[in-house]
Amino acid sequence: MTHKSAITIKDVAQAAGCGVATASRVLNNSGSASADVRERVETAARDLGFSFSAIGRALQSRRSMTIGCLVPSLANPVFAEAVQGVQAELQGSGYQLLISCSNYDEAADDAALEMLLSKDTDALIATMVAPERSAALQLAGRRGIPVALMFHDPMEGFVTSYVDNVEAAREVARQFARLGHRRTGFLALRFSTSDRSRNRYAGFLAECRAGGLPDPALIEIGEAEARQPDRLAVILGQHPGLTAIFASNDFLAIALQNAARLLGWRVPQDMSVAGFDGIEIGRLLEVPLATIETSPEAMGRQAARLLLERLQGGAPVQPPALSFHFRAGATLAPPTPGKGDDGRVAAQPPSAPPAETAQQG
Amino acid sequence: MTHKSAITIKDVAQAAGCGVATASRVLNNSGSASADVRERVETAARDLGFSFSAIGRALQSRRSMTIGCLVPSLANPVFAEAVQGVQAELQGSGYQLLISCSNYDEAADDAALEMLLSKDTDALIATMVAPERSAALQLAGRRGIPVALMFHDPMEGFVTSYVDNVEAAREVARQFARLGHRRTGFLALRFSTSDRSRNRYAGFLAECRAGGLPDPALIEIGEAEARQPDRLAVILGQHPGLTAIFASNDFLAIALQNAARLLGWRVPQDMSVAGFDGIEIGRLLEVPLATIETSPEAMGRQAARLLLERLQGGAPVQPPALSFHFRAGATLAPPTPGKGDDGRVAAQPPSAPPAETAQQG
DNA sequence: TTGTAGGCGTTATCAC
DNA sequence: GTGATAACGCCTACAA
Repeated sequence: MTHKSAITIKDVAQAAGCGVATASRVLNNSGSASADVRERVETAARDLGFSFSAIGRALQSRRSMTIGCLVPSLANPVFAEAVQGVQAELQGSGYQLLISCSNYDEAADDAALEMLLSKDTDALIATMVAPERSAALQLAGRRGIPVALMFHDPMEGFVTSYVDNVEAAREVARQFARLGHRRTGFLALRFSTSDRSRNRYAGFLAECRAGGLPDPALIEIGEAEARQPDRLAVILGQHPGLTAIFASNDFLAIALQNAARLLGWRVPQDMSVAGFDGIEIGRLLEVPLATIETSPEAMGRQAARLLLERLQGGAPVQPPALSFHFRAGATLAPPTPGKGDDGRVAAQPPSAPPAETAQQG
Repeated sequence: MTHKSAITIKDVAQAAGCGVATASRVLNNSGSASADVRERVETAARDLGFSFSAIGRALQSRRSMTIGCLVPSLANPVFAEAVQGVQAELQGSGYQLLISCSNYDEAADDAALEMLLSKDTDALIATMVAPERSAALQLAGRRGIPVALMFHDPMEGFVTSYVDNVEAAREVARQFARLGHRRTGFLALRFSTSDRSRNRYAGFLAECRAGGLPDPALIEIGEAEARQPDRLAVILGQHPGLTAIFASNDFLAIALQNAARLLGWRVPQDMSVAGFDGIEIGRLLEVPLATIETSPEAMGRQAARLLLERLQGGAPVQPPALSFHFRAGATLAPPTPGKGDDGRVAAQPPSAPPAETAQQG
C-alpha cells in the first residue's frame, strides 16, 4: 500500500537500527558487517520492499549505467534487428538501453545524440546520416565517452560494426556479369542520406567497370515511389534495356518485382533482380529473392560487445567487417537475347546457375 | 580538449561571478535576474560548453524524464513499429525512451519490468506474456507510476492501446464463410504466450460457430516450423481437407503459402489464406495477401500519448480500440468442390469477391 | 564492526 | 535581484 515509492536506504537503516553506511555496506556486500546487523538490514530491506535508486547511485558514482542508441528508424527491420541485438547483448550487463530515432534526418541526428549525451549515457551506439559531419559525435569522443558505430565504414576515432558494402556489391556485380548481363541498374532509396546505399552503388559500379561493362544506371527514387508500385513502374519504364537491377535493399527488390509485373515483365526471364540485407521473407517468396545476406542482429551484438569491453577498461579495437553471404534465390537468370542488351547477344551465354558464395568483406 | 565532462552549474556561476542559485535561475528562465548578470551567466555557460546534468536534475526533481518500454522482441516488425510510434510521439516531449525485450519469456518479462522500474522511470509502456499475472506491473500501479499497455485487451487498473483481435478475427471468419468455406484452420505460433494469438483464435472460433460451421482446426507450431517451409509442409499435410487457413500473423501466412506450394497446392485455388497485421510487403507480393490491416505505429503513438497526458496530471482514460481494416488481397477464393469440404459442394456457391471492410473494433 | 559527514549536480527556500 | 543553504539518495572516506 505504499503510496509513492519513498523507501530509501535511510529508511532501511532506521528500521534495522543502524547507520546508513552499514546498511549500504550490507546491501552492497562491500565492507564488513556482523552477522547480526547483516540479518537485520536484509530483513528490513525485504520487509520495506527497498530497492536502490538508480539516480542516487548514478549521481554518486558518476555512471548512469545507461547506453544511448541512435538509429534512423525502427520501422526499418534492419535497424530494429540491430537494436534487438544490442539489447540482447546488454542483457544482464546491468546497462540499460536508451533509444532514439532520427528518421533519416541529419539535423535530428545530431540533436538526438546531444539529447542522449545530456542524459549522461555512459556510452553511445549510433547509425547516422553523416557521422563524419556530426559535431555531437565528436563531442562524445572528446568527452571520452565510448562510441561504437553500426553499419558505417571504419572512421578515424571510432570503432564500428559493419559489413563491407562495397565488396558485397561487387559480388552482386560479378553474379550479374557471370550470367551475361551488360546493361544493369542500381535502384536506390534515400541515396543522399545513406552511406550504405552509396557504398553499394560504388562497389557495383567499380566491379562493372573492372569487368569492362557499361556503367550501371543509377535509379534514385523517393518514399512515394517505393511504396506505390504503379509509380515505380513508371520510373522503371523510363529505363528500358536493363536486364538486371540491383536494389539497395530487399524491400525495394520486392517492390521492384511488383512494378515489373505491372509492366508485364517476368522475373527473372525478362529482368533479373537482386536485393540486399537478406530479410527472411525473401526466402519464402514464390520466387525466392537473390540477395546479400547479412545479420543486423550480429552487428548490434558486436557493437554492444565493443562498448562493454571499453566500459570495462579495454582499449578500443576495430574488429574486421562482419561476413556476408550471397544467396542465389531464383530472381537471377541470363538475359534474354533480344530484350535489353541493345539487341546484341551476350558474348558468352553462361549456363551455370548462380552459385552461393560466402565472403568475409 | 575537455577531458571528462565536469562543467557544472557551479563552474558557470563562478565564471560569471555569481551564486549558483542565480545561475540556475538564469539558465532555467525561472525567477528574476538583472540583465547584467543574465548576460554574464549566459556567456559563461556558452563559453564553458555547459549543459545540465540530467541526473542532478532527476535527483532533485524526483523525475527522471524517462519512460520505460517493454516489448517481447524488436525482431518482430510489429513491435518494432509500435516502439517507433512511441518514440515518435515522445519526440520533443523531453522524455527519453528506455527499452527492454523479454523474448516472449514470462519470467524475463517481470524481471525486465523491475529493471526498468529500478531505473526510476516516470512511466511504463508494456506488452507482456501475461500482464494479468505480472507482479512488477502491479507494483508499478501501486507506486502510482502511469502505465499503458500495448496490444493487450483492456484490463482492470491499466489503460491499453489495442485493436479488438476477437472482432477482427470474426471478420476473417465471415469472409471465409461468405466464400463458402466450411473446413477451416487457424495457424498459430506461440499460442500459449500470446494473448493476441489466443484472442484471434477465439474470435475466429466463435464466429464459425455462430455461422453453424464446424470448429476450425487449431494448428500450433513452433519457431522451427515457422522458419522451415518443409517442416511446415509436413504439418500442413497432416490437416487435409481444410480449404481456408487463417494465420495468426502475416509472416506465418506467407510461410504457409510457401509450405502449400511444396505440397503442390495453389493459393487461392486449392487453399485460401488470410493473415493478420497488414505488413506492407503483403501488398507487394505476386499474390497480394488477404489480411487484417492494423497500425502498430498508431498503437505506439496512442500509448505514448496516454502516458504523456497522465504525466501532465490528466486522469487515466481508456480509449476505444483502434480500428482495423480487412484487406481483400488475392489469397482468398471459394473452395474448389471436391477438394477439402468432404466432397460436399458448398451450400451456396458465392460469386461475389471478398469486399474490403473497415471497422472500429 | 560501525556511524558520522561530505559531496555528487540541481533546484527551492528564504533571508538579505 | 541575489546568494547562501538545505535537501534529493547514495557511497566512501574517516573516525570511533
